[in-house]
Amino acid sequence: MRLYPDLGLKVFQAPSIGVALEALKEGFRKGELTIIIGRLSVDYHGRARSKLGFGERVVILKPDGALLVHRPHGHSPVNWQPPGSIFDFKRLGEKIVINAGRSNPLEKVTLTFDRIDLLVSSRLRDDAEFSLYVDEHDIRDALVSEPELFEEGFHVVTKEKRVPSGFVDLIGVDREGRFTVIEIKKGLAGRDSVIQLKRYIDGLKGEGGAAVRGVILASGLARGCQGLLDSLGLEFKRVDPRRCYEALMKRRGGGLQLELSRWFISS
Amino acid sequence: MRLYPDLGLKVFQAPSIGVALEALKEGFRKGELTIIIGRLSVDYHGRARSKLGFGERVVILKPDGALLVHRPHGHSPVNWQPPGSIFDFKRLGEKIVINAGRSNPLEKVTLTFDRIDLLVSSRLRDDAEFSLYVDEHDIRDALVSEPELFEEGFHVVTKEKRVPSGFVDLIGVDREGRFTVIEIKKGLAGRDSVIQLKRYIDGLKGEGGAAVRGVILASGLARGCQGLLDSLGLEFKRVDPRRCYEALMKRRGGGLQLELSRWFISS
DNA sequence: GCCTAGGTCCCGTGG
DNA sequence: CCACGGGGCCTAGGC
Repeated sequence: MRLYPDLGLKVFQAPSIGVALEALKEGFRKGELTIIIGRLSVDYHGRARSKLGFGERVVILKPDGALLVHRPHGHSPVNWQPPGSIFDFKRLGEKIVINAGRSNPLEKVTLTFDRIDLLVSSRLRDDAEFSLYVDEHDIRDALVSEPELFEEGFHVVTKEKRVPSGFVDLIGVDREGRFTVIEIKKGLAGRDSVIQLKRYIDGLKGEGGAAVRGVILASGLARGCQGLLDSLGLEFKRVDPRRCYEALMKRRGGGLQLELSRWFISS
Repeated sequence: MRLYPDLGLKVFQAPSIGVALEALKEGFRKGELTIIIGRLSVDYHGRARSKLGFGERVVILKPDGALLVHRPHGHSPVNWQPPGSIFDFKRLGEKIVINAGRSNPLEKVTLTFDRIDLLVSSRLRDDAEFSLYVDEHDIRDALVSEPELFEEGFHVVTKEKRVPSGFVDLIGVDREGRFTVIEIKKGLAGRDSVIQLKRYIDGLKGEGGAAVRGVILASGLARGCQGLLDSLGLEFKRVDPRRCYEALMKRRGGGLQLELSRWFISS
């Protein structure tokens, strides 16, 4: 058995029962995540019942009460407990027993170790934000390939058109033949977006002369902007990122294929 | 507790980039499972797209090509790759990059480590059989062998019959000679189950023409579904998993759990 | 390979 | 607290 004290990462190789138990309890008390590699059997009682004989597996105990038992194959854990369950560690003869249970639904997972090869405990700091995303470009491209995502009967004329005051995201013609300028925002559109759109439209009016329809396309409109929008004769439309993504993937299939196949070849 | 010498368990604490890369490659080549604790960012491209900034996490690489990235909370991995994906390990400046990709569907996960606190690699032997006792199939089989569990005078005609919209769990004829379609749910049957049953019945009506009786067989009916059931002219019947279990025992002899359970191979 | 259904699904969101 | 919908769902079983 060796102990590495640095960085709060504790590593125990083939710990004795006493050491392992102490490490488990202390790790959980301190809000650490614990990983065990060892030989164990698993029993589950609750929404169903299951039994798994002894074998070498990886067990993860998370500070939020999540439990995972992973076999050496497959994506999914063979047994688990969702967050919120309560752990209990004890000695049973020459074995270590871990119980993880919760009351709603009533269920319990029991791990019985007859060998622990490695026990690691560490506090993990992870504040990063996870985003499953579609960006502004993606939305624009999705509309180009599937204009009906914007509106029935809509046709795209230009994307990224240069105007004196910048770039218009999308220009098209609607079902009634009206020239339509679309300003896309991924998140909430604010006062600035509205003003920007207004500038674009004014610039285009200078070119043509006919009436131009202006639409803000975003996941939402910031509070207090509806009045401004109305007074300028502009519209707001909500966009569904998910549907955009699907459209995008349909169209980009080939491109992604290329990108990934390049990686496959290089690997 | 019996202590075994560490059988091929390799533990590297805060390894250098070179050591970590070598360990990763050798571990995968030897069919070992590898666990990494460290600070990394994750990017995913494929069926969707996701981004996760740097944070301390647990990564598991399995010999069958499964990849898991676990944050310190939650049951589910934040990013992953199912079995069958191809790993690629490389150095990028002062960082280690792991790619895991597959071609169907085309997708790729990229892990970028700027710190590895611990790397563990080990061949895990796990040949145990996993058994789950009473599931939907078991209930269906119990009814096939003891139809009176459903109703006096009931006869099973077909199980798992294909209809245009899917598979009907059980079809039979009741005591009054009525064609009866049974939809089985292990737990509480919800709105979706009712709708599913309705779809099946409509499909069958198209075939025959005679009236068809539809029954939901479950351990309970979700609140608010009785009205829907009534309006569609369907019925609900409670099933007792315990009696099903006993029926299976009786029919399958003393074979016990071996025959009762569904087996998941562990090659 | 696609399709279909099930899951100890988990996980959000809304009532 | 429960009900509902969605998921990069995963996984198993048929065809």
